[in-house]
This record gives sequence, structure tokens and C-alpha cells, in this order.
Amino acid sequence: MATRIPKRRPPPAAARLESRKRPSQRRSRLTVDQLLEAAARVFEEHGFASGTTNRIAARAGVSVGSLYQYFPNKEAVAVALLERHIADAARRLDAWIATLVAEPRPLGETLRFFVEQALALHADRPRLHHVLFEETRLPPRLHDALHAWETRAAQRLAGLMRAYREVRHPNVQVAAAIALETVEALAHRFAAHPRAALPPAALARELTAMLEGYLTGGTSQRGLGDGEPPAPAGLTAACSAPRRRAPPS
Amino acid sequence: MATRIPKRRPPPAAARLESRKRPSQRRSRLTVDQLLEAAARVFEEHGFASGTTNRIAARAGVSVGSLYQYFPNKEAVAVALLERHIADAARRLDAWIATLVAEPRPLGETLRFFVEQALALHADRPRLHHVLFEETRLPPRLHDALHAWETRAAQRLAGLMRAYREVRHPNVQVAAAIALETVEALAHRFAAHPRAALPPAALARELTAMLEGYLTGGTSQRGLGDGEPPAPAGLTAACSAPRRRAPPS
DNA sequence: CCACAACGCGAGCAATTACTCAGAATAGCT
DNA sequence: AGCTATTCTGAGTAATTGCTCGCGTTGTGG
Repeated sequence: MATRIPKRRPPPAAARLESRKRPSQRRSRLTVDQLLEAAARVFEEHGFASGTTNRIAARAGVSVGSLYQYFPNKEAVAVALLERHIADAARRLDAWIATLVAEPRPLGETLRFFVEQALALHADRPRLHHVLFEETRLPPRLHDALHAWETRAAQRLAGLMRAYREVRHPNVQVAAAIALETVEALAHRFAAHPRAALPPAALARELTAMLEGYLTGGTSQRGLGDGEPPAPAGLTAACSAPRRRAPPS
Repeated sequence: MATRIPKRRPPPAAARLESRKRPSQRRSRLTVDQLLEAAARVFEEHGFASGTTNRIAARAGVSVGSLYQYFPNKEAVAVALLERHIADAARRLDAWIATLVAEPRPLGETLRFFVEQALALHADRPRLHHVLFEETRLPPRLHDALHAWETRAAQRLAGLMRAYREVRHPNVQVAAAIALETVEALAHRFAAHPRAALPPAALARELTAMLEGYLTGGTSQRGLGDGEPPAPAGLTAACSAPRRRAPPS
């Protein structure tokens, strides 16, 4: 079949994309929790398309009817899972930013911590991650939530970076956004398909180095206009280039 | 329904994952081409799960029967599309590496070209890309092909980098792999979901700067054992570090 | 022009799935 | 216990889809 979501029954009912019903008794709250955990496992195992609602219900030890009492449709289950994940990530981000603000550490350590946290966050249940983020068609609301999260994270990271004198990038906001996207993108990619040639430790080390170099380098604000021959035959220049932290002469 | 691929009919036929039949007349070769192009469009529009074989056939102006004469199942269509794409990418990579070897350019320009090519490659039909790479369960054969392509690309890039004296990373092979993965990951990410805050031009510029800094910085081969205070307050060191391509002592 | 092979057709089968509904079971209260 | 709202049940329904098969059409070699 295939995700026939807002189709089929125009007059009767099923168009309500909202939550349908909220569990009020303890029993039902437990049911919802079991359903969500079962859904996570089933999606992990079968993917979104083949992760059928019947399978989810069975795995949770309840009947399909119960599932549809709390979720208007299959997509809503995935969305709930996604929201739960986003909330968790946001909580973690806040926590470690608070830590770093409370007791500052050298830039290198901060970045390394950041990279490792991001990698760890994605290394946990990578298949589920993939199913939820890539296979599921997320509704606009979720898109917005994700965007908001990312913006907030970039701003917080920028704020953190501004505290370091070594960070010389001309536009900290942009630099933070790039750094965040880079880490996210690579974490995503390596969680889904680990590369034997680049084990997690090496990845973390290299990525940290790359970010540190990027943030502390004063490069790239010319760009745009390109041109300008940057050294005769593509050589010589190494550290000789004008920008350094402390101009030698 | 849902990708019921190697199921259902054990004795009769349909288990052959190979190509089934090859078109020999001109007419049939045209049919196959039309089918592939139609499949690309249909997958783009509906995703893999809802991109039904009937729809593909209809879009191609032929009947389903004809589709199944050349493809053993739906998945095979996606795989064919994917193989076509990989071949194309490999061809482009070879072409521009040849160009760069023929007439060398400064590192910055080379990197910028590399970044822009990668971004452009993914910016073309991003939705189709996503469907094929993320929504489709690719068979081991394809996985291997992709891995091979990536390895080859990394090696070629490393070879190219070795020609630049400014490239100071202690392990060019690793550096090239990281650079490649980074560009691929970001290209992928931004093709799928462009960020208004980071338009393509800015992304290309920043990414180029980041890579250049990374490749020309001698940082990162200590790491691993961590600890060791990296200079009083995380600064100074830049190109000053001792390691270069050739181990000093 | 003829016979044979390659190719194309498309109704329809069998499987699979999202989702419903009428009633049974349970919890919470007096 | 008795009563009501909440929760759970699961067989059933309509839709949808991958894929087949028997037959018609077109190309090719002689």
C-alpha cells in the first residue's frame, strides 16, 4: 500500500489530523507509551512503509483499535516519535550549553565536546533516525519545529563562540550555522552508514580540527568577488599567507 | 501496498533479481529509456512507495506488462536509475580531475571548483536523489558500487591534494576522505532542504574556506590520547606544529 | 510474402494495508 | 453494589498495489 493518509473517507471521519483523544487514566497513558516504544522498534525493523499499524499494536501488546484511539493515523505515530526526539535533543543541548557557560573550557575542548555529543546523539538508534527523518513525509508543523530548533541551536552556538577571543571568523552567526550544519550532516551520514576507513574516533578528531581551523581562521569574507590570483602557481603559500593569529612581523 | 519484493511466489517465477530480458530491437530500447525517464519523474513526484509501477508505465506511455518485461520488479527500476546516476557522477569526476591535472590551479580555486561541482551535482533533481538514496532499500550490490565510487573518489582527491605543497595535513588520505564526506554530506543536506540563512553562494564560500583551512593546517594527529594541554589557553599553534608530510625525525 | 521471434497490451489476481465499529472489559466514583 | 465514562478488542472493509499471463502487434530473416 502506501501511506494513504488523508484520503479515502471524506464525509465520515478520519480527517482530523490532531491528536484525536488524550489519555486520561493511568492505564491509557501506559498504553500510549507502549505504543510509542513499539512503534520505534517496528519502524526500526521494517521501515516506515512496512511498519504497519497492526504490527505496531501487536508489538505493544494491544489491539489496533487502541492505537487509533490515540493517533488519528499512522503518520501521527511517527510524528509523535519525532517530536519526542526533538524535545530530547533540545534538552540535551540546553544542558551542555549551560555546563559550558558555567565553567568555560578552551575552544578545542568545547568543540570536541560538541562534536562528540552530536555524533553520540545520532549514533543512538540510527536506523530509527533514518526512518523518521528521511522516509517519513513530515508535515509542515514538524518542518517548522525542526527549523526552529536548528535556528535556536545556531544562535546558542554563536553566543558560545563569541566568548572565545580566538574565534576570528568575520561573521560568527554564519560560522556557527555552518559548523552546526556540518556536524549534523556528518553525524547523520556516518550514523546511517559507518565507514570502516573512518572510525568514530578519527572522525571526531578530524572534524574537531576542521571546525577549529575554520572558526579561528580569519578567512572568507572576501570570496564572492573571487578572482585575485592567490599565489602564482598554487604553491609556496602555507602558513606564509597573511592571516595568522599573531602576524609574525 | 508496500514493496513486497522477494516474497509471494516461491515456485513460479519472479525471484530472479537479474535484468530479466535485454532489449534487442531499437523499439524496445526506446521503451526502456522512456520507462526510466518516466520512473524518474514519478519517483520524484510520489516518492518510492507511492510511485507505482502502473503509474510509471502510464507516464511512459506503455503498459505495465512492458515494464515487467525489462525489469524483474519495482526495485530494479530504482536500481537502474541509481546505477545510471552513479555512472554519470563518476564520469564527471574523472573529467574534472583530468582537467585539473592537465592545467593545475591554485589550491583555493581547485577546492572551490570541487565544492561547486559537488553542490551542483546534487542540486540537480534533489527530490529524485533523495528518493533513490534514502527511501529506496538498496541491494548489497549497489551499496558496494557506491562504496567503490567513494573510495575511488577519495583516492583521486588525495592524489590531487598531494600535488599541493600547502597541504600539510599529516595524512592526506584521511584528509581527502573527510573533505569528500563533508562536501557530500552538506551537498546532500542542502539539496534536500535549502536554508534561507545560508544561500548556495555563501555555503560554497564558507565550505571552501573550511576545507582549505583544514587541509593546509597541520593540526590533528595528536588527538586520540587527548589530555595534554594543547597550549596554555588553546591558541598559538597553527602552522607552527612540527609534523608535515615527511616525518621530521 | 511468410514464418518466427521480439515486443506490447491491460484486465485481473492475490496480497497487503490503513482504518472502523459495535460491543466487551475496566476504572473511578458514590 | 451499581452506574457511567473511559479504554480495549479484533474481525471486517474498502482500497491499493505488485505482478502475471494470454493474446494481439510489429519487426526481421529468408
